Formats: sequence, structure tokens, C-alpha cells
Amino acid sequence: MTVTQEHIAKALGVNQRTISVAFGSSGRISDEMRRKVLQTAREMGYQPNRLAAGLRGAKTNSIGMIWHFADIWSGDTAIALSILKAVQDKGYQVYQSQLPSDIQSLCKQIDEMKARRVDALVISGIADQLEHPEVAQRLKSMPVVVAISPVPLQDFPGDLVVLDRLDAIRQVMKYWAQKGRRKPIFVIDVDKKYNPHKCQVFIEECQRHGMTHENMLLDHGKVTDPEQMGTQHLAAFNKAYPDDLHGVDAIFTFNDIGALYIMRELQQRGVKVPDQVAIVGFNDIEAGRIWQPALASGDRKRHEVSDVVMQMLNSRLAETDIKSRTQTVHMAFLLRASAG
Amino acid sequence: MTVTQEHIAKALGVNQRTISVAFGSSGRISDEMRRKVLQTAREMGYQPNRLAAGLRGAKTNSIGMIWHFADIWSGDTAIALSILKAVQDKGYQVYQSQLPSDIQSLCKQIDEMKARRVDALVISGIADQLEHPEVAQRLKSMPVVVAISPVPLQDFPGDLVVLDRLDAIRQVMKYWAQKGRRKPIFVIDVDKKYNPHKCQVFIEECQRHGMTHENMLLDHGKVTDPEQMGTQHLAAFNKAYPDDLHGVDAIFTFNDIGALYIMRELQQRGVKVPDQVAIVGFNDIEAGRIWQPALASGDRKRHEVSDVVMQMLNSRLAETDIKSRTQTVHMAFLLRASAG
DNA sequence: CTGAAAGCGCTTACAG
DNA sequence: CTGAAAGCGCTTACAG
Repeated sequence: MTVTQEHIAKALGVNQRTISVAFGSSGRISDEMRRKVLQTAREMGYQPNRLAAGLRGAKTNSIGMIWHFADIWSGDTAIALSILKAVQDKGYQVYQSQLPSDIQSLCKQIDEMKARRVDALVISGIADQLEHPEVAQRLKSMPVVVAISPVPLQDFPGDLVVLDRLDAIRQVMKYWAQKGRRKPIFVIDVDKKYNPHKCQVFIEECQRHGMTHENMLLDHGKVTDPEQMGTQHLAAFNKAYPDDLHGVDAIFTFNDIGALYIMRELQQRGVKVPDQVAIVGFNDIEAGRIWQPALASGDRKRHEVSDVVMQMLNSRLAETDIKSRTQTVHMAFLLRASAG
Repeated sequence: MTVTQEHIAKALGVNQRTISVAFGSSGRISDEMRRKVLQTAREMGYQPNRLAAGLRGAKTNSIGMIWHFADIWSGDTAIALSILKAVQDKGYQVYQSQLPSDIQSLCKQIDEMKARRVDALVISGIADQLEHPEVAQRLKSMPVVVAISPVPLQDFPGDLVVLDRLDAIRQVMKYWAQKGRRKPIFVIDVDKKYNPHKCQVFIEECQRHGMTHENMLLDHGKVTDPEQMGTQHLAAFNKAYPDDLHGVDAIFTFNDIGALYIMRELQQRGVKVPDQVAIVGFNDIEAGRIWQPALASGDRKRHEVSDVVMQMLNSRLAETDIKSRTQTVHMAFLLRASAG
């Protein structure tokens, strides 16, 4: 049936060890013999059994990725995909797992990856997840870990890429202050767990630039179904401002599709964007670029993030004795017409 | 270090076989003993080693998925994700692999999945890929295969879900004929390999309804970078119709973002959509729904496809001796304002 | 430079 | 109902 190293060994009249060594890096073998082995293996259609190798303690050539793949709002799927492709090109197979929202399921996923002896784990999550003691303890026992987080973490047992959103928020607020906007609102899921820093920075910047007022934060609530993202933004907006805008002259949403829903509503009401109200989204979807006016947004630096992740992953897979490293990538304000 | 069945056996003073049987389905054991084993295992933090089990010939609890994940144009990523989640909930781990465009790489991917002894393979591809002899031969040796294809396949060695696009095309053309449109064009990658049936059906329907003219097909060329999809549509359109539309009164694109780019161009030229020119896209992106006028499109029946796939997968994982089955899901025309 | 052998952690006939 | 043992296909010290 399936060709094993034993078969090749018999065909060549040598010991099975010779075949194993010919493929691997440990042990010595003559160049002549290695050449013969590799050729015969090819002819016989040999496929190494990764399970057996992994069981014996060698590399499994597999990597686990725990990621929020269905995140239509943040668009990080594109980052995950480019990492997937890069890793695949290097001969690794990728276990992909949807990031669960509860800690218990997350621990189970990490345990599963460990039970399959992945060579490395790439995980993207929020601080509450990555710093949870149960999670941290499990990550500590993985050979290689690269994590992506929106904020820096304390004593993280692995390499960390921080994808900072706060700088971009500051840039937007500074821009609006310069342009003379007086009353901005921030449409977001005002959730302690996910977005505390964002809301805080928004408020701080409003204070710094003298743009404070009541109701600066407009909560669109928790989004469980990505398909509802836009309509939840719109519903929150319509509820707070059914007809009059009460002087609001700038709307910042953490999501492009939400921004488009609100912009359309304003346009239908006859409100001029950006003259009367400026709008900025945050994840740079393509439709925003062709909207009239073009939607200002945030550059997620997808290429930069996946490059940094791959660089960390590669160096750590090559040599395991490196200290934990942290590198920060800053999102940036993408100025377009809708920002005024 | 890691707890094995041997450790549990020692702790309970029984044979290791007892532990294995307690977890598995083969062999008999007393209910009392099973209860004791499972509890002790939990207390000791036992994690079964999937590699060892798989090596011995048992299930690996893993599934391979080969899919075109980065297909911004077709939007099938959503289908893949819902399958990923469903499978994950059933305790499987998923090897995810980006569908390569060349046969050789595809074969290598399938071989890798096989080398890892996946319990099943889910693969989405075009007929040229799935019917290629090298590919077909490899699929035949997989325990369970469920494929998704745009067209029916001959003698496919596994279950098949056909996601038919042609019906939707017919519906669009019939609608336009009824509404008195005379000169439709079809903007698509006029590639023999990918889209022969679509183009053919479009032309047939034009003939049936008396809407033929020269240049019915507008080729936007091969798209390698999804980010270029929209601009390639626009460039092809502008090249063919730099100012005058030559009587074209209906534009069908196989892609929503392409449709939006062209619609915006028309609106900027002062052409009234849909009064003068009707537009229909095909993959129902959310931005299309909020455009003015709302973009008519095609319903990909994502839930239906993933439901059918899961149903086939589940039944075949349960009992392996089922005949190959084929089930067809038809995309449908989504009528919205832009269609006229 | 190569052979003989132990062992990774399971599953599964085979005895008793 | 349970024990003792073979074996899945590799890797890796250990001899020679």
C-alpha cells in the first residue's frame, strides 16, 4: 500500500535508519547514499508519515492558527490569509481554528493544538484572553508562540505583535480639531472588555482639543452576527438622533460598513457630508473608497503585520533560544473626502 | 510531563488497554471501570495524543479543507468559515489550505493531507482541477471526500455539491427581456477554463430573447490580486465605452465590486441608473445593498451550501459505505433597484 | 559511515 | 471482563 522507509531500505538493501537520516538533519550519511535514497524514494512515491515523526518527538511541520476569521468588521482575515499562504509555501500545514469568545473553549483549542504537537502557534486575541492565567500557562508550554494583540501585554510567554489603534484615533481627532469641528461622536461597542482604551483615548483627545460634550460615545451594542454590523450602527444612530443632530458635526465609527450606513442615512436626510457632518470609518473596505464622498478610514497595515509575524515566526522556528520580543505596528488615519 | 494512558493505568493499577478502551469504541469494559478511568483521566489532565492514535490506524479527528479562501470576488470564504465552525464544534481540527492554481501544487497539498491521515477532505474547485486524472486518483484513496464545484462532474469519487450559477444568469436575462432591455453586456473574465458555461448561457439567453449584438462579452481579463478586481472592471468598461454607450442598456457583471465601480462611473457621467442603464452584480456584498440605487445581485445560498456539505460530511463520517451522491444548489437572482 | 534496536503513545486482535 | 503483547512508521542514541 503506502510506501514506508522500510520499503525503500529493502529496495536498496540498507538499514531503515539510512533512509530516515537521508531525509532528516540529525545523523551522518554519505552524499552518495543520500542521493540514491532520495531518488529511489521519489521513484517509489514515498510520502513521509508526519504522525510517526511527530510521535517520536520530531517536528510535525504543522502550525496552529487561532484567529477571528469571520471578523467582517476588522478585516484581519486578510492578514491571516497572507500568513497562511506564506507558511504553506514553506511546507507547513496549518491547523486553523476560529477564536472562541469564552476562555474555556479557547483553552480546549490550545490543548488540541498541543495534542497534535504543532511546531508553533499563531494566535490573535484581546488582552483579556491572552493574559488569562489558564491561557498564559498553556502558551508557556508551546514550543513557539507568536501573538497579535491590540495592546501591549505584561510578561507574555512568546513573541508579540501589537497592532495599535490608538495613534490613528489621535490623528483623526487632531485633524478634526484643526478643521474646526466642535462636536464629534464615537460610534462603537462601548464594552469594557474590548474597547476601553479606544473610548478613553477618544475622550482624552476631545478634552485636549476642547471638543467635549455629553453623549460623546454612541453605543451600538454587541455584534454577534457580522451581517448586523451596519444595521446596528444605523439603529443606534437613529435612536439617538431621530431627526435633529443637536450640533454633532463629526462622526467616527470603528467600522466602515457602519460608517456607510450612517452616511447614507445622513445623505437621505439631506445633510451634506462632509460640509455639515464629517465621517470617518476604520477598516478601509473597498466600497468605502468608491462611495461619494470617499470614506476616510484607518489603514490596518495588513502587509506590515503579516510581515512582522512571519519574520518572528521564521526566526523562532530556526532557533528556539531567543528572548521574547515585542514589536508594535501603528494603524494610521486614511484621509479621504468624507473626513472634511 | 505529559500524562499518557500508561500513567492513568498505573494510578489505577490496571492495564493500559483498559484506558484506551475506556476512551474508544472498540473492545468491552465495565461501566464502573469506564467511569473510574474517565474521572481519573480528567483529574490527571490527560490529553489523548492524536498522533499516536492516527499512527495506529484510528481516526485522527482532523479534516482537510482545500479552498479558495481569499476570493473576495465570489465570497465563498463565508461558506468555508461556517463549515470550519460546524466541524470544530464536533471536535474536529481543520487543516486549512489555500487552493493552488496549478495541478502540481494541488496534488502536493492533497498528498500532505493524506500523509497526516485526515478523516475527510473538503475541497472546492473548478472542473479542470477536480476531474484532472492526477487529482481524481488521489481523491479516490481518501476515506471521505466532499467537493464543491460550479458544474456537475463525471464519475466523481466522492460526494459532490454543485453550486450552479447558470440558473441565476437565465433569471436575470429573462427579467431584462421582459422589461424591454435590448442591448445587454456581460463583464467577465472571458477565460475558457473558468467561465465557459457562464458566457455560453449568457449568449444563449440573449439569442432566445432577441437581445444579441456584437461585443456582448466584455473581458476584464484575469484577476490575480483581488484588490484590483474593481479597477479592472472599470478599466475594461472605460476602454470599450470611453464616452458613448452605443445603446448598451443593461450591464451584468459577475462581481459586485466591479458593478459598483461601473455604476459610479455611469453616475458620474450623468447616466441614469437604472432608467438608462440597468446593472446587476453577482455576489451580494453588503455595500451593494446600501448603494443608491441598491445593487441587484445573485444570492450565493451560503447557508444552503454549507448545510448540504455538513450533512454529506456527517453521514459519510458516520458510515463509510454510502454511494457517491450529488446535490445541486442553485444561485438565484436578487432583484433590487439597479436592475430596472 | 552504517546496522541493530529502543521507544514515542496509542489501538486492537488474542488469550485467559 | 481484563492482561500481556504486537505493531503503526518514524527518530535517535549506541555500537561497530
